[in-house]
Amino acid sequence: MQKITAWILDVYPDETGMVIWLIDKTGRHFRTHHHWQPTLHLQVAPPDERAFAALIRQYSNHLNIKNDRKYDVFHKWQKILTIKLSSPLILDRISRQIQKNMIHSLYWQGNLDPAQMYLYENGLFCLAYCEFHLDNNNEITKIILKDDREATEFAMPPLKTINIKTAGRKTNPKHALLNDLEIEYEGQTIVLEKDEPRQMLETLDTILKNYDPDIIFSRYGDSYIFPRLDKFCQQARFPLSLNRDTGKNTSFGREHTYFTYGKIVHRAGIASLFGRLHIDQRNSFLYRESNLEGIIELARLSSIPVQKMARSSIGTAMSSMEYVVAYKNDIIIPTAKQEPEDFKSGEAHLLSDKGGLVFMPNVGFHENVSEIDFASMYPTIMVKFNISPETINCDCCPDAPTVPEIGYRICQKQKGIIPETLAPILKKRAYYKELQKKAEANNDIATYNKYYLRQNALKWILVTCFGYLGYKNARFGKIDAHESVTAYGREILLQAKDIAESEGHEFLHAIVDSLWLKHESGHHHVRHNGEFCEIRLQNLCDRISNETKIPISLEGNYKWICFVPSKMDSKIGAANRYYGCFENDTLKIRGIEARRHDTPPLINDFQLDLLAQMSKHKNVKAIQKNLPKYWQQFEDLLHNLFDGEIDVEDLVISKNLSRDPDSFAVETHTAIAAKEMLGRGMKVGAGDQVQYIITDAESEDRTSRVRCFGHMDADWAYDAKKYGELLIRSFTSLFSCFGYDDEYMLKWYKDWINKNYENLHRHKRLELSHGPKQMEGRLLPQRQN
DNA sequence: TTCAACCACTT
DNA sequence: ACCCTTGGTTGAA
Repeated sequence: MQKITAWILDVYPDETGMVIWLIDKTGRHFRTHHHWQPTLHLQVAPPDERAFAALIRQYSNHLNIKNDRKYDVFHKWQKILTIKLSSPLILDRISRQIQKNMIHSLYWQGNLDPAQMYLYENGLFCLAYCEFHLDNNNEITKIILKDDREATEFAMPPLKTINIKTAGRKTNPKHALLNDLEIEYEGQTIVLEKDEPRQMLETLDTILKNYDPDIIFSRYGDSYIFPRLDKFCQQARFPLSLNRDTGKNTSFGREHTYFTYGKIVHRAGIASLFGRLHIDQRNSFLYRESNLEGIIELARLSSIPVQKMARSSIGTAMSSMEYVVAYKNDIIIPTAKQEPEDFKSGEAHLLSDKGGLVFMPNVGFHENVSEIDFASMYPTIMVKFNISPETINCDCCPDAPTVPEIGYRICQKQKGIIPETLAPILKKRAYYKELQKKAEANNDIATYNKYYLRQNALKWILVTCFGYLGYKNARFGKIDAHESVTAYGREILLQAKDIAESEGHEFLHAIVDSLWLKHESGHHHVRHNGEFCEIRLQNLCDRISNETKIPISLEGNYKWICFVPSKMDSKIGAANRYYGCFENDTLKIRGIEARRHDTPPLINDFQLDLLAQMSKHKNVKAIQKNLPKYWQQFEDLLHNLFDGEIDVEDLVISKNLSRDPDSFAVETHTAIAAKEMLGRGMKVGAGDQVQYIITDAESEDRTSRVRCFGHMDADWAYDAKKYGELLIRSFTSLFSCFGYDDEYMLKWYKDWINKNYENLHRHKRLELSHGPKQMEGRLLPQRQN
C-alpha cells in the first residue's frame, strides 16, 4: 500500500469508476482510479411498470436494485427503489430513459453529472487536500479529507500554467482565417506561424511535453483554437499531447445559448482536457469577474470540477451547492421540480405578488443626503428567517410564526436547505471582505486582489440566489419562498424608514435595500457638521441593524443628488434613475445613459464629462450658476455633429442580439444591422453583439437606416439629426429639473435646425470630415468558407 | 396620429 | 436554462 497526500486536480468517469488526477506539494502529478458506481432512486408508478420492466430487461447485467427508504426535501419518508449502475458511463443514458419513458414515476438524482455525483457522495471537491491510500495498481482504497470547503484559508498546489491565444486581433476570431498562435509560459512568448501547420503542432507538442502545464489558459480556445488544432491533428495524423491522459482525446461540448440576467448569452462548446485543465478566459463569466481565484473558490464550494466550473453560470454553481448540502444530509434530490405552487386566495396573490418595495422619490436635486444600504438583504433574510421551499407551510409546525402580509408559516424545527447553503457563503464573504480591507490598509496589493476576487465570486452567488428561489426549473425552487423573501424585505425596509424618521431624519427615497435620508435644513454642508452627522448615522445604522437583524451601513453622504423624473410622468421619479456626488467628489450614477452599454461613446463621454465638471460643485446653486456653460458645451457639440466633425467610431451603437437575425418580428436597427452582417457572410446569432452606425433613421428603405460598423465606407454618413436627439436626451436626463425637459428641448431643437441648418434636407447625408476609420480589432473579419 | 407589440436594458 | 419594470421604436390601424 502507498500513501499520497495531495490535491485533487481533476475527476472524470471511466468504465469502472472515477479517474482522479492528483497533484502534490512538489507539483508532481499522478493518475489514480477509484472504483465507484452511481446511484439513482425511483418510485415506480403503476402506469410505468411496463416501461420499468423493459428497462430492467435491457440493462439486466448493469442494474443492482433494492428496496430502500430515504427522506426527500420535504422530510417525507419515501419508500423507494435504490438503483446502482454498474458504470458511470451509462448514467446519462439510463437517466434520460427513465425521464422519457416513466413520466408518472417519482425519480431522484436524475441528470446529475457523474463526476459531481461522485464528489457529493464522498464529500469531496476539486482542489481538496487529501490523504490517498493506493494499491499497487494506483487504485484508491481510502481517501481522508484534510481540507474543508468552508475554510477561508486553504493551501493550493503549485500550478504550472501556460497561455495560448491567437496573435493580433482582440475580437472573437470565430469568423476569421487561421491566425498565428502565441504561446506564453514562464515569461517567454513563442509565436507559432500559421503557414507551417506541421511545425506549429510539433513545437506546441514539445512545449506541452517538456513544460507539462497543469492549466492551459486560452482566449477563444473553446470556439476556435482547440477545434482548429484538433482538425489539424487529424489532417496531419499528428498525436498532439494536449491531454495528460494518453487514452483520451479532447472533448468538445455542444455550444448553446441561454437566458440570464435578462439577456441571451452565447456559450461556445467546452473544449475540455483530461488530466490537465483548459480554461477559456473568453468563455467564462466567472473568469472575467473573479479570475482563477473565483473559479477555484466556487469549485471548492460546489464540487463542480474546475474546467466545468469555469464555464458554468452562477445559477449552476448555486444548484450544485444545494446538492452538496442535500447529499450531506442524506436527502434525495428530485429530478425535476414536482411541487406545484400552493393554492392561494385571490387576495393573498395580490398581496404577495409584489416584489421589492420601491418608493417614488421627490424628483430633482437634494442636498445633504445620506444613503444607507442593507448588506446582502435577501440572502440574509433567507438565512435569518429560515426561508426555503420546504420550510414554507410545513406540516410539522402548525403554530409557527408567519410571514408578514402573506401569512405563510415557516418551519421552526428543520433548517432549510437554502439557508444551510447560504449561511456559510455569507460568513465566508464577510470574512474575505474583512481581509480585503486589512490588506488595503497595509497596501498589500496581492493579498487585496486575492480576497477581492474571492469575495466577488461569492457576491454573485448572493445576488442571484434570490431569483433562483422562484425559478421554475430549479429543483429546490418555489415561488412561495420567493414571495416570502420580498415580503420580509418590504417589512424590514418600512421598519428602517420608521426608525430613521423617529430619530429625526427626513426620509427621501428608498429602493428595496437602500434608503436616502435628508439632514435637517440649517446645515448647508454636511461637512460643516460632519462629525456630528457621522455619529448620528452610525447610531441609526446600529439601531436598524439591531432591530431588523439585517446589517445596514452608511454608503455615503451626498453633497447633492438628483432623482431623475420619469419620462411618463415628470411629477414622479423613475425609481432607479439617479445621479449624485459624495462629499469626496466621487459620483454615483444609476440608470441614466452613461450606465447603459448601448450608448454611443460620444453621448457617453459627453454625459460623463458634464458629470465630472458638476462633481466639483458643492451645492445645487453652483450647478445652476454653471448651467449656461454646460449649455454652451452641449450646443458646441451639436454643431460639431451637424458639421460632420465627429468620428464614426464615437457613434457606434453596440447591442446584444436577443435572437437570430432572421427571427426578429420588428425591423429594429439591431435587426437590420444583424441582417446586413449575415448578408456579408458573417456568422451572427443570438447572444452575439452587433455594432452599427445610424445612417438615415427615417429612410423608407430599411437597409439604409443603419450600417454595421466596419462596413461604413465613404458612401455613407451618419445621421446627425438622430444622434442630436440622443445627445439631447442625455442632456435632459441631467437637467430636466431645471426646465430643460423633453418638451422644451425638442421644440428648441426643431427651431435650432431651421435656423442653423435650414438647408439640411431631412434625408441629406452629410459628408464625413475624415473617412471612416477601420479600427484594428473592432472590425469584424470576414468568415472563412 | 395612436397604440400595441416588440426589444433592449437596468436595478 | 431567473424575477419584473421602464423607455424607446416599429409599423399597422
